[in-house]
Amino acid sequence: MNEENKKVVTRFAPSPTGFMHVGNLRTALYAYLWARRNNGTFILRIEDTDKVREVDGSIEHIMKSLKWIGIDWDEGPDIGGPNAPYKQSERLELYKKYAKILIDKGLAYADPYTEEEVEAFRKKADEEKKPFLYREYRPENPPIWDGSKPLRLKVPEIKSYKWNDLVYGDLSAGPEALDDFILIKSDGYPTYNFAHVIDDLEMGVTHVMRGQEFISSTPKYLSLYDALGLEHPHFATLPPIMGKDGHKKLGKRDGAKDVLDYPKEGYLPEAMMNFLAFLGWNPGGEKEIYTKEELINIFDIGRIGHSGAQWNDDKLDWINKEHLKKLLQEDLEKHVFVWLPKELQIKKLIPIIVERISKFSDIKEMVEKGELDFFYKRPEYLKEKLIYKNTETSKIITNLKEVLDILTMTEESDFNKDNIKIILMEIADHLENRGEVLHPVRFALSGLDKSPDPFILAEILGKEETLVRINKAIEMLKV
RNA sequence: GGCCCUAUCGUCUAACGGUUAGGACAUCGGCUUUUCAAGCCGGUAAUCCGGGUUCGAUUCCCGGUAGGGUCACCA
Repeated sequence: MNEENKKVVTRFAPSPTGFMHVGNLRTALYAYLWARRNNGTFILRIEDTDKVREVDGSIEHIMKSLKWIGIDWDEGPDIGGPNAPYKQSERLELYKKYAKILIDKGLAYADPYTEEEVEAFRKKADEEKKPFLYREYRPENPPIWDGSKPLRLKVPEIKSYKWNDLVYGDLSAGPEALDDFILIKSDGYPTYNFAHVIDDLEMGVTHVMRGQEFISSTPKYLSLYDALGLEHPHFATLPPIMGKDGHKKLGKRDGAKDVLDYPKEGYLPEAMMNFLAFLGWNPGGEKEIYTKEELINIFDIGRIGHSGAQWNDDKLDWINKEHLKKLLQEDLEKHVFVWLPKELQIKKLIPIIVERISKFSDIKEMVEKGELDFFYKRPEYLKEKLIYKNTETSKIITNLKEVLDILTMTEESDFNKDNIKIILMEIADHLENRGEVLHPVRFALSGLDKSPDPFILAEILGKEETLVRINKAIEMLKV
């Protein structure tokens, strides 16, 4: 089969050791986009070979995270597929089979030392300021491997490796990167180093995408492929995502959040996908807002960057806002309403809410601050608040009366913000200062120092309520 | 410490030898309907340093510096 015609197969292979954070999610996203771009296959595989660090519920949590952002898989532990099973803990016989092959070839052997002995070697090397290499202590006559001891690879050839990476280009490493690493642990489970190579081969993975922390161990994998006499897949190494300080790889310990915290805060999945895709990659144009389908059409491994990208909440908020505005044309209602108490679940409020938020959780803040109370509650306020700067009270009363008269004559059907604006501005423009009428009207309607403009307020409240509130303000001022 | 990767405005980045070094976020200023947002318009702001190669380097090479990664019976 010709290389170019080979169907693209990518995978995301997390270990179930806790919640998923955004760094992992980007790795998954790139692998996903590449598979979809090429009409290929995207596999979800669970690397549960570390029984000590495993956390219950992680697998469900990971799948939920992927689904939230809009990543679906063609094969995986929940849906099966031609390469089942998709949990490494259920594939132990397979690894044993490959282990036997290596043993028979004389390229794997049992590690006779205790952990303490190996630790002593390591310490000694450390004191001599030499890098520790197990292969320098390789036993002469290792015992037959019975599963109770770790099984190690015997590196077939100590040499420098050069290889090509789809992102970084030509990479290389010296022989000191090579060692007799453990294939199968004494508990019977394979190491990541062994299992992922076997599974990628068995599952026909064509493109291995992972973070650049794996660059330095790539020669080890290469030596394993050599030992097995097999070709390795394409490697595409992703640049790291740095934390907000810009100096450390983003990790759980420095505040990388659980992916599922973002929906709780009201971020849109498409916005998160858009943001994540652009963290370390960009298509080259000046367009920055992309839908999932557009990303799939344009994603290109060759345009992934080489240097670490810093996490930026401001940009995420902006991208979210842009996606929010796109949604505004459609069914924003159900998204917004879940953040509002019953009495505020009013369609008319949506535009003024959306223009003031970048993510849905901001609505919570608006509600808590009482910024929307004006709608169902006649405001309480001190009458002094109605006075614009040093305008005389009598003048304010006159102005409000004029507004009241004109709005009373306005037809119900014309009571919208555009008309109201024309009417109020007509009055305001004859005054020394527009605030002499606009401020008291706005304040009479909202009772807030900061609020939307009086025109939209009047429209939302409706003719009757608007007149009541203006009238009330006039009465207050008279006293 | 050994090995490896990286280096353009504060941040994400574009420019794959020739540009007034472009865009976006942030920031600052202005405008719009009094306020707060939003929106629109505009400003400030970058090629880490030193050598080469070249008619010409952000771009190619070497060195330095800085940052990051990795050296597990973790992935």
